[in-house]
Order: sequence, then C-alpha cells, then structure tokens
Amino acid sequence: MSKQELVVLGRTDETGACCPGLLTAPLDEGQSVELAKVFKALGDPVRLRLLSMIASRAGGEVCVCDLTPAFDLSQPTISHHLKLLRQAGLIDCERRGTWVYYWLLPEMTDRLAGILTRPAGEPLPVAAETAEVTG
Amino acid sequence: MSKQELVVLGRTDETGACCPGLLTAPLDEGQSVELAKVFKALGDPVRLRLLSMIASRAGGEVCVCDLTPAFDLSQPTISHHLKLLRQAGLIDCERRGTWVYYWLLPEMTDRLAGILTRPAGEPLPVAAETAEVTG
DNA sequence: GGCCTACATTGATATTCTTCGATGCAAGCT
DNA sequence: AGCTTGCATCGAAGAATATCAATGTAGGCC
Repeated sequence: MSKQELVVLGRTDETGACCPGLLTAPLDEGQSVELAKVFKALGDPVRLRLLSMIASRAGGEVCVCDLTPAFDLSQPTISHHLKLLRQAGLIDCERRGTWVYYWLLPEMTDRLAGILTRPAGEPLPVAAETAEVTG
Repeated sequence: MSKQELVVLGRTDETGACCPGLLTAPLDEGQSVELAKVFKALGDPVRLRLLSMIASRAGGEVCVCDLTPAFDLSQPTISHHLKLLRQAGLIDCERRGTWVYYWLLPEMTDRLAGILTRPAGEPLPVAAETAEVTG
C-alpha cells in the first residue's frame, strides 16, 4: 500500500543543502517534469487542506475517517486526493485493522522548501533601471 | 501591465517568521484556495523551467525573446504561461522599448518556502506504532 | 504614413482533472 | 457463513487546462 511514491529531484542528500534549487540555475526538462508533479499535487485547495490536517496532527498521523467528514465531498473524492498526495511522495499510509492512517513525509516538504529558498544575500533586483540589455 | 498579481496568504510580515504555515495548523478554506493558486502555477514543467530561467538570471531579469526559443512551444503558449506565473504573484514584467522583461518576485517564493518549512525540532513521527487513536 | 518586429489576446481543440455513484475488497462482529 | 463498516477502485460527466493558428497591439525604423 505504500509503494507508489515518486522518487524525485535527483539524489537524497544527507547534508540538507540539497539540489541546485529552482532559483539558482535553470531546471532541465527532466527535473522540471518531476518537480511539477509534486507542485501539481499541492495545487488543489482540498489537497492542501488534507495535507495541513495530516501534517499538523499531534501524534503525526490521521485516520481517514477523521478527514473525510471535514469536507463537503464524497468519500471516493477524498480517497482520490489522498492517493495523489501519496503518489507525489508527500504522505504515506498504513492500514491498521479497519482503519487507514496517513502521515506526512517531511523529507518531501523539506526538499520543496529548500528548492524555493534563495541562497541568502542575493542582490535583490528591486527594479530594472540600471541593468544592461544583453541582446 | 503589472497589476494583476494575487495578494495571497494574509499579511506580509517583516520578521520573515510569517504565517502559521501549512504544516503546523489546518488551513482554512479561504487560505487553501489562495495558496493552491500559487502551487498550481508551479505545477507545470514549462512554468517551472520559465521561473527557474528567470530567477537564476544574472541581472535579475530576462527578455521574453530569450525565453521563447528555449522551448518547443509556440510563442503564444509561452506568453500564456508567463501570464499565469505573473497572476500567481511569482514574477512581474515591464515593457522596455520593443522588448518585455520579466523578473522574479522573491517575496512569493520566500513565503512558499516558509509555509513548507517545519518549525524545527519536530518529534518526527517516523512510524505510527505507539500513537493513540483519538477517535 | 507604411512596414516590420516583439509580444499579448482570441477562439478552437484535445487532453487532463475533479467529482460523483456504483462497486469491490478487507477486516471485525454475530 | 453472513452482515456491517471503512476505504479503494472503476467508469462516466462536466469543468478546467495546454496548446495552437490567427489576429491584435505597441514600438522602432524607413
């Protein structure tokens, strides 16, 4: 049940410094395709709420039975959204008896945060008054 | 030309500590809708590459004429993607003579990074063996 | 003015996504 | 075994998205 996450964004660096980052160098086509899948998973209000409900839960996990009634959506729809989040590598789940529990995979959110973080102390373009046209 | 970005995610806090964050408390419906628009803009390989090309450019800005030929897509399609990135508040642009230049709005990527960052030193759920069922 | 280049907008089409009801499957209970 | 609950999967319908060719617009140049 926990076998279909994506392996995304090249290596899993232990330093936390991680990959080039979205903002420092142009992404190649393959990287952009993989990264886009994760952001696309976050690009829906229902999935964002699901993720935040899962991530913020004390104890680190939530039963689906606690998630479904929080929305004005059918049970299959919630199940579908959870599947997409799981396929994006953002969450994982386990069946325990009758119930299924979901939890956050913080490695992925950490990686996204890193990718969106500027390498600190950037010139900050502000406006484009003095810049020279390269063409 | 620079008037249709979203104003997203509540206040613009100067401390950088920023809003509650996706991972610490459940998002309400309004927040999730606004946030989803930004992530949706990032949920496409072409737009991710465009954003990375813009963000990583020395000088802080890029001419559209340098972006378009980097893709196997028509000029209107690139223009469309740039518009979506701009509407998401991720980039802005300015016409200068014949050409139009785009640049990153780092406030938005900073905010996303903050939203995806855990409040440091979290218990890290690891597995779900000892957790009690709250229901 | 007239023409050309750079980019945006429009309108159409193919694909993808969200959502639902119906159904399937796993586990507990009687 | 049969029944019930919790959740996933299937198949279909409607909405949203990506893409293109055609067209519009703004600015430079003759």
